[in-house]
Amino acid sequence: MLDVRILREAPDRLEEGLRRRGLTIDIASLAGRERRRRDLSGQVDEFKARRNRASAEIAQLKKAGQPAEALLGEMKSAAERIRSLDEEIGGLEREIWDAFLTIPNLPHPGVPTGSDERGNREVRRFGESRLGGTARPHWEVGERLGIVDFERASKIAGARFSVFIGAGARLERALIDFMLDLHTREFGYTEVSPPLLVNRESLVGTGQLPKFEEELFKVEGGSLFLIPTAEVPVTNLHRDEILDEGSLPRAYAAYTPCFRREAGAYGRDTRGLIRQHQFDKVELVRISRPEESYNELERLVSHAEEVLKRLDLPYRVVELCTGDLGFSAAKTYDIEVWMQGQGEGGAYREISSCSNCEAFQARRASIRYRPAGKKGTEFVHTLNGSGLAVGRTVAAILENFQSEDGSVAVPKALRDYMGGMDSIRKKT
RNA sequence: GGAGAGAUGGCCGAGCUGGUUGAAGGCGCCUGACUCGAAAUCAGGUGUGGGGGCAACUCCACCGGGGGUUCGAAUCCCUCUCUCUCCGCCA
Repeated sequence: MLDVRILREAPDRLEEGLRRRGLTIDIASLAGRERRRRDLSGQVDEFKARRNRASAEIAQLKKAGQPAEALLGEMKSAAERIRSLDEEIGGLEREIWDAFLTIPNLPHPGVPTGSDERGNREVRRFGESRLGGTARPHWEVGERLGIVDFERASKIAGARFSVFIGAGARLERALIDFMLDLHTREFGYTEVSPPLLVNRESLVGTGQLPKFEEELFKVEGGSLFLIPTAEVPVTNLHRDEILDEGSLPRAYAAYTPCFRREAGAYGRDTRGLIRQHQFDKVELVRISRPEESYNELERLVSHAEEVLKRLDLPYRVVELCTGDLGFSAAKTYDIEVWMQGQGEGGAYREISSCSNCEAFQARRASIRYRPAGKKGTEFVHTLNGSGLAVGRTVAAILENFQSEDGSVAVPKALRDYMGGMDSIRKKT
């Protein structure tokens, strides 16, 4: 959430930021309500001050055994006034608050303006396709090997689910271990294993609610939701906390399954592992001082990239334009892995998304710290990124490491995690 | 699931027969004095958010969340959430 004060201090900046995202909202009306709220709030504060003074007097009079009827009567009418003012203020506050909960973060000034993914900017590439030409899509590779089964998954659960079997399941587990080990041992992340069900407050804190409820699975008979990403429970670890400055930056790595309705994606990626209702992900979350957060973002991306480098998977890093930016993000890098089996001759597909949310989530979730030498508290900046999406990594390995004979080589970095297995072959 | 107890400042912990209690006391932390230095001791300070003011400062709100009673609520009532104890059930 943005700071409401932007309405009176920098409405132009608000309008400009939203315009770059392709949004227009009635800022003047909101600003008017904020002015009115502030005005009434000043008035009611005065009434309350008077009431507090009178209360002390009444206490004195009663103590001295003197009559206080005159004051009592006077305060009775003041109480009425206070009540009605408070009511109006409360209404205005709710309106403004509700509006702000649905206003996205403002893009960082350096983010390119654009309306959709065509406006994104490629930042760098790494690696080259090892195969070239056309290759089988991962669902074919996986099904032929008998390590991924979509048909049985849909029997068990429905469309957009998959089952890993045998070496497929082992590969998935190996990737999770490999990623967590890399991030915790080499990059200093603290491993977290959070709840997979979270309450409303947590989802409001990171920005999924109130606006994107239709994307979430809600548990029947309760008020809990399945997490769409570990970003939710992990960032909310520190909701309503004031962190020690010395403990920043904090870095967490969490492996969790993620659950998404994919409500707006009817025709897209209907085959394969790319878009599932349930998928595994190793998520990275960093919490930093505001002045450090853009350095932290570069660090975060480099950590996610390192996974792909060690797996010998080619990729590129793309900076999202304003129109492609997520709700809570001020700046986002997507990492797109090369997938040899997609389309004609391969394609880059998103495998990680690394964002700096600046104070947007921190303000919603009230995560602060005490800056040394300054009075008071300040909101931290929160960052998150996939490090990486496991299902898509499996898919990328199947497509990029497939051989003519249908087998799939195991990337070197993964072999120890696979019990020494160097390739996945069909069981005979 | 049944019965009971409780949620107060960074922590522990009073207050809960409604009226200088933003909140005693202790611990912790910060500053000063003492000391070559430290410990100990002594003195002072030490919540968050919002409004006004250049500032000193001042006003308002906040004692788990929400609502109510009252001139006035940490204190009374309702409700929700969470925690603890005992019983039952269970990975």
